Amino acid sequence: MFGRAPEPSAPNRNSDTREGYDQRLNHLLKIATQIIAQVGYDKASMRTVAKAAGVSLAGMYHYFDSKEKMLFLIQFRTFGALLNNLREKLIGTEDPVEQLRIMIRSHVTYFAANMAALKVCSHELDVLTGSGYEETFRIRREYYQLTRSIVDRIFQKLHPDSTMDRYVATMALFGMLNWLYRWYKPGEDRSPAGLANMIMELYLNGITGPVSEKPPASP
Amino acid sequence: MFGRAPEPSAPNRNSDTREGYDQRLNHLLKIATQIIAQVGYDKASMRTVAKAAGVSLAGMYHYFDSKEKMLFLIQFRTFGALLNNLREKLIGTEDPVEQLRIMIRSHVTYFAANMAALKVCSHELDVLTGSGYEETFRIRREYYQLTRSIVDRIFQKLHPDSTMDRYVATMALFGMLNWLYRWYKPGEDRSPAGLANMIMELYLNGITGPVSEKPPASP
DNA sequence: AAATCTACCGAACGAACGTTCGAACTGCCA
DNA sequence: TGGCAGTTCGAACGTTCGTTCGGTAGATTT
Repeated sequence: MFGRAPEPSAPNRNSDTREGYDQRLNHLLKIATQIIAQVGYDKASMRTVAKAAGVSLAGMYHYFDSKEKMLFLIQFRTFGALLNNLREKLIGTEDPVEQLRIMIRSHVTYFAANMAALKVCSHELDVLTGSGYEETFRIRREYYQLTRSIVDRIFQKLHPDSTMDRYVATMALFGMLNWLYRWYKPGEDRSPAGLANMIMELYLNGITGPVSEKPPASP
Repeated sequence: MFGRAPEPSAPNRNSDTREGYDQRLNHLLKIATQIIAQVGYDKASMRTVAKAAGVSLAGMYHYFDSKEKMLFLIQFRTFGALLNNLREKLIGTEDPVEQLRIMIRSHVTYFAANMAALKVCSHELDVLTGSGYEETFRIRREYYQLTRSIVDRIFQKLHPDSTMDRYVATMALFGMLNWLYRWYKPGEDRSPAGLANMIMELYLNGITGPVSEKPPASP
């Protein structure tokens, strides 16, 4: 119940008005996301967001109960999309190494396409309170557990006797991924796909591991 | 000039007074560090810090020109200590792999002993402005370049033909280390030294790498 | 035509914030 | 003894913040 946009009280409205409302809400969320990503949640005032979105200050509160619920919507939707995205792409793949490749590529790709949103999710992790926090935490935990199960099965398959702490190994991966927002700027070189490959290679084999497979010289 | 604590205007005071001033300053910085680490820079008000330190609100401004300079002092000292600490420990070691081991152990150990300070450094990275930002950025860059040169020499020695992007590889390491503040709580299990070993093993060999060397059964 | 509902806004409220000011109190040197 | 400098404080100033209130304009329903 918490994880929904506030709906107009008449549920059986014609679709024009309903779509107009959702469109406006998405627009406000998009602008809020960019401003929060730029200056941080605390310094991003409702006045600033309202002005940037072309809405009055009071008008913001027609779409959000409070500033915190606005942040909640951003994080809830982003984490949810990230998790659903990953689940879809994992369908039909059994090999855990291949699953890990999918997970890293999926995460990096989504990051590159939604940098502001993922920065807000990584940097403002502990701003929410109460049920809003718990609701986003639930999704994050599912995302973690899904990744953790992949890591577990890789160890089980390749190094069942390794003393490596699986929790540490999983958090190290999230460290690499969640730190991206501090330094990665997608451009011509270092495409998201290339970056994902490098992170995969690093995480699988380390910096002293086998040289990444080069395509054989064309015959 | 920026990177110094404001000094009492009479430079030739007796050491008692001077030490008293420094002691008080350190006390205020320590408390401020803990509060900022707990609630974040913006939500940590000067009033809260003052109350926690047993000083009046106005009294804070005898030690800090502004709230931002207070944060500057925390970050400047922490980054500086981190860098000096690493430089000292690297003296006398030439093998780059061994240097990397020292770097990771040094960082993790310092983190475990100064969690609040390093959290403030990792999380409030882009709060400072102007010359305060530049001064801390200079230290961070030196810390990065020192680490980067170690990574470079490891590749040069072990995998000179690897196509791995050295910048990506270095930032991946910092990602693992700088994300620690989000999940690592030092305790009986997962000691700092053990954690440092795991990160070293992960970064060198990845999760599919050789099983970490076990100590031979004691004879 | 009247009533209702949605979308939106100008203006204001109360609280919290960083910072400043003038005045005390203390210990040191002339 | 007088004066000066270091230290501390209560009180206030001006600003910004999140939020609320009362109301308007237009569309929809009755």
